[in-house]
Amino acid sequence: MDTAERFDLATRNTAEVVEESELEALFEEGSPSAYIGYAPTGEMHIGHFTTMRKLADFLNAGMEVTVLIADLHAHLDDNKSPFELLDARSAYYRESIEAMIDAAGADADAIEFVRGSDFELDEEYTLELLRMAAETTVSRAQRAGSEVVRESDSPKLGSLLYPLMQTLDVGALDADVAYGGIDQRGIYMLSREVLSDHGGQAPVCILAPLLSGLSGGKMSASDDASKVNLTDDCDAVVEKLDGAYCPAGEREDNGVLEYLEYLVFPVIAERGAEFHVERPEEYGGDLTYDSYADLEADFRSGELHPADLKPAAGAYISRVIDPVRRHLRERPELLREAYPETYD
RNA sequence: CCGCCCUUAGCUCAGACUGGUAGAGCAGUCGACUGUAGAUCGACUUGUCCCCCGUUCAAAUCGGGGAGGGCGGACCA
Repeated sequence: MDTAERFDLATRNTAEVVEESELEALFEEGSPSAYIGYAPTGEMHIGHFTTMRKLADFLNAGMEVTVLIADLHAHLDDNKSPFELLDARSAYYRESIEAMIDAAGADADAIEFVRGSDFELDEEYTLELLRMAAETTVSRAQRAGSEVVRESDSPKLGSLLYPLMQTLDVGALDADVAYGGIDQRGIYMLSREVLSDHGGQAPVCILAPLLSGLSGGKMSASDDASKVNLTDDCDAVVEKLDGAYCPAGEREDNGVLEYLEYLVFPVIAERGAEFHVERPEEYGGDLTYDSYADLEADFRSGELHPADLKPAAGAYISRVIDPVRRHLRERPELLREAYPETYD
């Protein structure tokens, strides 16, 4: 595979790359390393799943991939995870992420897993954190984390340490590429600005689009109807899709289309399969698509109606998450221990 | 260490001065209308009024104590 192909693979289906020329240079030189961090807070959902698909692209492009389970960040962000639950939630996240990577068509064994508290308490790291804290203004740290850290009328100091630590993580993991959702942009721009003064080098940032929620607007972790959970059974998935915001012919804010584009089609393409839509004879009979572009074209023209698309989308999404769902059901203690209030 | 303010529905808050066991907006649920959803109408649901003790026939409301949160002052050899 030549450099251009590797570049295309690594950057397809992304929202932004900062800077493309730097990424090209990295591919010219050899095998760049990439990392993505997940703070083990609430239950994982389909939004997480869509970012996993990219890790398969990275591996196929000959990159080294590290997944960081950022346990301390989970606690630092407004106590989203209580300190006592960090072990259980880290275990649950790691298992779920491995299952998602496998389900997305990549090899989880090829990915290195690291837990934040394993290195973020090292003396060297801590000292650098304090030096950075001395140099960074409160407003700069707030701005960097504003899209990531939970808003509060009484923000804790931890919310300001959060972006600084994420910046040091890039250096500590020796990552050439920082991968994350576009909401991470503010933090990684801070990283590019200051990391070279703290023992690292500015990362190339590959930023994934944030998917719309099923109820219109942004997907909300706290709104159950706006997202598909990994543990939702097939009926629940179909029901959520049936209730989804999905104006005929419109792509804007259309979570149904986005799930198909960023999750379903990449995965079925990996398997060489097609997307089949059942449709009553009165509206023209069944349809089959082998690319998302064709499906979107039909949807925009009005040929493909939401009422026919939704049940098909629900069934395919359910099929994609099925291996993950089964894995979590075989190990019920993972969820029970990570979320004792919900699963006792 | 001292002082002041806040705590009522899932969320944002009103009600407290002048006691009669609670309201609005948003959210949510359900119908109608669209071959989906949304929008729009129509209907509906929701509460240890932070906790304890006291006064009273009666306390979200008054008095005392406590908890949690916020703000300010003081201290700065």
